[in-house]
Amino acid sequence: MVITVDDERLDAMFAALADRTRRDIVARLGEGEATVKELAAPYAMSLQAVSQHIGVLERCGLVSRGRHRQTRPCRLEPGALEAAVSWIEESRRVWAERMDRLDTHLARLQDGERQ
Amino acid sequence: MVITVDDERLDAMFAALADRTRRDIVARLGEGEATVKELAAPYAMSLQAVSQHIGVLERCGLVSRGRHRQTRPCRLEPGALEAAVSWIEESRRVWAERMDRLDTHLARLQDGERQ
DNA sequence: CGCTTGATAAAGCGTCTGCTTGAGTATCGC
DNA sequence: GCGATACTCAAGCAGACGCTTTATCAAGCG
Repeated sequence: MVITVDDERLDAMFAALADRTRRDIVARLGEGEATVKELAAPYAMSLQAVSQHIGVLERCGLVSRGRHRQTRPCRLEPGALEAAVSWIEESRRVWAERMDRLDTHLARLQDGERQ
Repeated sequence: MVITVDDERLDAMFAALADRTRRDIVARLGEGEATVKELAAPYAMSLQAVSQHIGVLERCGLVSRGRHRQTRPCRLEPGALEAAVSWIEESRRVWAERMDRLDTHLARLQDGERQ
């Protein structure tokens, strides 16, 4: 029932998304590539801190860093969010199925009462 | 662009899901209600630890605890996962739109070359 | 070559987490 | 009432996390 292989990756991905600054960075990278300096600009914290945040996003596969001159442009890794979404969707599917079964069960009980 | 109101809730929700044991508990509650003792049974850790995990899930709105005799039955809070999904969907939507714009832009460039 | 810019590496610090143990509370059956 | 059951509360501890500062590295520019 539990797919153990993906657990560590899901841990890392949800943990990465559990931070407002990192979610913000992901959202902004959705608009296009950006350098570390550009990404750091809106925040009060140091450039190093933002670089570390990007490191977290990179380690869980959400973001990749390239090299262009002395900058390191960051981009969103297209299919990466799928892992998180599919876990949630699976969880919702199970819940919805159970609700359906419950409805069926209740309907049968009502039919029984009518007879 | 950033909806600040929901940020704390998203923090808590993603943080809650960033733990394998808690994701497992959510998955099992999808199958139906369960008491703390039942939820704790599969794990090597103490009952208190599981109770704390449930506390985390409760605090972010994913789970609610009732009372029945001396047990405290836990159930999944139906719409709660929506918050997480909708953030991810929004992020993917932005990315997809940008890709579309890029395609359009490239198409226009090609049209220009043809003329 | 030195100087600046963009970025990472490493160490330190306060805080938060996950878990433990021990104690306390509420409800059941006798 | 009494003990057992189901659970929460509280304190403590090792490890992870977010951020800082200092140092380092690589690339462009005078």
